[in-house]
Amino acid sequence: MKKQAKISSAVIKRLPRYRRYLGELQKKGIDKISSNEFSSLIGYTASQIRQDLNNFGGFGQQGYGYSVSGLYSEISAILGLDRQYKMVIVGAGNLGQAIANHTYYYKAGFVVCGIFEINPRLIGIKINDIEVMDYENIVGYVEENQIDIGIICTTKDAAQEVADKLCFAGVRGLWNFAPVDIETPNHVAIENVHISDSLHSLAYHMTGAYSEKK
Amino acid sequence: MKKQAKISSAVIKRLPRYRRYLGELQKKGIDKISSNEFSSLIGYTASQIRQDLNNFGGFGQQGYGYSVSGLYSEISAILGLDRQYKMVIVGAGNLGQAIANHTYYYKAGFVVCGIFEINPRLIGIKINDIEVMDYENIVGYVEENQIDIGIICTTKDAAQEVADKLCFAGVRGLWNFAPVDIETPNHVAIENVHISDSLHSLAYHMTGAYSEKK
DNA sequence: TAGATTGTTAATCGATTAACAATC
DNA sequence: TAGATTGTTAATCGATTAACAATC
Repeated sequence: MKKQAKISSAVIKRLPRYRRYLGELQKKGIDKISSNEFSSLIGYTASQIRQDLNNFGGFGQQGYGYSVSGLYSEISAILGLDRQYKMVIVGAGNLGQAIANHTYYYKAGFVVCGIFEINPRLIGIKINDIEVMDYENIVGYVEENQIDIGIICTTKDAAQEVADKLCFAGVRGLWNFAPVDIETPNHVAIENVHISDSLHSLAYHMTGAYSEKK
Repeated sequence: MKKQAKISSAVIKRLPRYRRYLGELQKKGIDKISSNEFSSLIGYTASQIRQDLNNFGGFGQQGYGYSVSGLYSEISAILGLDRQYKMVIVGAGNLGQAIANHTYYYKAGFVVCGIFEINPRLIGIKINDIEVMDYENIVGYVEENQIDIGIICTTKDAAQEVADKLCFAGVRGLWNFAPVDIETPNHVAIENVHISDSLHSLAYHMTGAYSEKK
């Protein structure tokens, strides 16, 4: 990694996509790609690809291109996917359960250590071998187990309060699925997902398509 | 709605957020807001708010501001949320089940009519009163019931094939949760969600925060 | 009417694309 | 070496912000 100026968030949002495509190429046994070939595959211009990557360093080789596996690991490292993250889920409803069951995350270095609930009927059960614990005890648990990330799967009314508690307990990032914009202190990263916003965009584009056709 | 030039996707992506905040204001019984007040609430500049809204028409009143409920319904109409959408889910795994259980969508005009699966152990069960049917029969079902949207909750390997079948059967939009970029014909809208991309962005920002602190 | 606030045009800023020299 | 392709600077394009005239 070179300097470390301020990388624009547009660039950051493209990185996981680069990585995804590189992962596929790697699986296919392709070990070299030029920015031009990559462009026609991923749909960004070759210029943008080179520009994006050069924010972090010169990963290519003139006259040759980029090493697929090399670039894959560079981007993984940039994103911080070369380490493990310990996570807790708050809210054992459908969404919390779905995430707990999503074992992909485990492979990728994101380990769900526990799930917290207020509903006593759910406390004590296991979901995908992960224990559902009493929300009352969350602060102590996060502190003792050095949890990195809190995943918020509560109602929107509870979300900010849960976030505050998690920040207080020492998480370094929050992944929020409640339909509100959570605020965190500066040292805690936050990603607000807003799944239904994307459904609304979809509806917009369907309407557009519809009214165009008349 | 005024002209209908080409609205940039940056604007479209802000609309659901405007709507969300307006919904909250409405619940609080606030019936009037100026672009300045709205700005400090939602975090966009007042100028941007006015600029965005004027892509679609003059919804405000000079010297007064915007009617909260008026703007809420205008934006809902622009997004196409003033009608009903019939949806099917493909894939009755954790994610498919979570979405089927998410009754919020029903209230908002998005009705899940059926779930389709290939796993015979799941076919025939009900999830939140919605029948899990054999994937074999999906084309006929979509045609007969005039399904608008297909929700793809399959593995990434099956996703494009499922998408093609849904497009063939006549859906007008696809909401894809599989970690690939699905392609559709021009008349079918597509929204690729890529939940784990957002987890990767989170990891990036946590790493940044970490290395800054040293 | 005077004050407030929109709608809209103009200025700025940032991000994308094009071009090309460096170099493998 | 010649050809290919990167890294990087310069040009363009689009999106955001500022300013202000229109008007409720």
